[in-house]
Amino acid sequence: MPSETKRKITDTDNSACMDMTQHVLNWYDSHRRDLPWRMPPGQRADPYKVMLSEIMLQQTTVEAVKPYFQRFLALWPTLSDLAAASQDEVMKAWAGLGYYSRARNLHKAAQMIMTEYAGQFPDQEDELLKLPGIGSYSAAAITAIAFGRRAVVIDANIERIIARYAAIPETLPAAKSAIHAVLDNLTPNERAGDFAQALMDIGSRICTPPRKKAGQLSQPQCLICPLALGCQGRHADPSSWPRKPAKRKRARRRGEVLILISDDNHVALTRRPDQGLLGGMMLFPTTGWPDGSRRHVDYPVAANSLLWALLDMYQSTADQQRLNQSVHHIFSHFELELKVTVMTGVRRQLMQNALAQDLLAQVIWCPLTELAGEAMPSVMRKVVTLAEAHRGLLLS
DNA sequence: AACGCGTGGTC
DNA sequence: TGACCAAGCGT
Repeated sequence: MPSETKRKITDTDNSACMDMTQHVLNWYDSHRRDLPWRMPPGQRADPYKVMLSEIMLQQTTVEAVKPYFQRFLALWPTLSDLAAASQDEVMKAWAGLGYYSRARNLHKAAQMIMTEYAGQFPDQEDELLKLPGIGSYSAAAITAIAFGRRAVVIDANIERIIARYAAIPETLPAAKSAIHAVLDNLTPNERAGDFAQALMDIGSRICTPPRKKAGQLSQPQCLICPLALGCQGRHADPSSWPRKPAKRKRARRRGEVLILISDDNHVALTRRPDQGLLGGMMLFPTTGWPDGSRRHVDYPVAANSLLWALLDMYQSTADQQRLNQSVHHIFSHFELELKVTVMTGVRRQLMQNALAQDLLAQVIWCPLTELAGEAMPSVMRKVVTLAEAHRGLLLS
């Protein structure tokens, strides 16, 4: 039961919220970033472009996304075009951007909209949430930005801003419910999309994370912040919000990789299973890189390992060289060191006859001239670069 | 709830 | 160099 006092406080809060919201929208009208997926003020964005950009931007910087966004639009200008593409074509276009399940889910979502929604883009948050790869943030963002509906949009930027604004004491993720409540009060019925994008711009340029970016101050620039008037965190150390738990140390792993080039200039590739690390992407044959392995002899030298079978088969007949330099790569949760071996002049016909069927079925022969276009993750591009430097053999 | 999932940039 | 960060999602 709200007492008279309670009601009064609530009214005061709401009017303060409206002021703050209006400040943010006004700030956006004159300071917003000009980005490829944003429409000029007053124009409604294409939902397909909004979805595409939002998914690409998940855990990914604006600068990294820009060229991929343009390339996708050039290849597939409409949702229908993307849905009609093959998964491999989509993976090729996504190669290098990371978090590859996004590409598979995006493709699947496009197909679902074409089939289950008859090509009519869902404009309700709860419907968008059902699509693969679209979670709470993306569903709210698309709802607000593409369809002008009210939605409470929370990404890491907005989370940080609100945690500071309301001086939320809890540690993430426990702080999320309080953050949502505060933001819900601030979110306007009209222009919720502009409001969300405004906060993300403010998070990028003003209410920055503790670590500074190039050319920017390490401390939040509260003096020019449109939220400063109502901000609680500003009176303490804003960079101390949001409170976060400590992260685990990254593990180190090792493995081996083989560049196998045939006498007719094809290179052996394998495709990763759809689920898990680098799902659906093309790799050169590798050992496993199990967690906790310390030495190369610890690798599971399984009798059915494709890589070991290839090495055994050709060690005496082909031109083989183990490079004296490794490829180092950092994934999200472990570091990998890959020893690289290059073999050239391999007789493909000999291999067809000698290799067991189940191993042979794993090999995809790629013409060297087409290697650059394959759906290869960055870690394999590094392998190519190293081999080129040592042997001067590949193309790119 | 906590973890698996990429990559490039910055200090 | 190690650690942290960037418009999160799925399980």
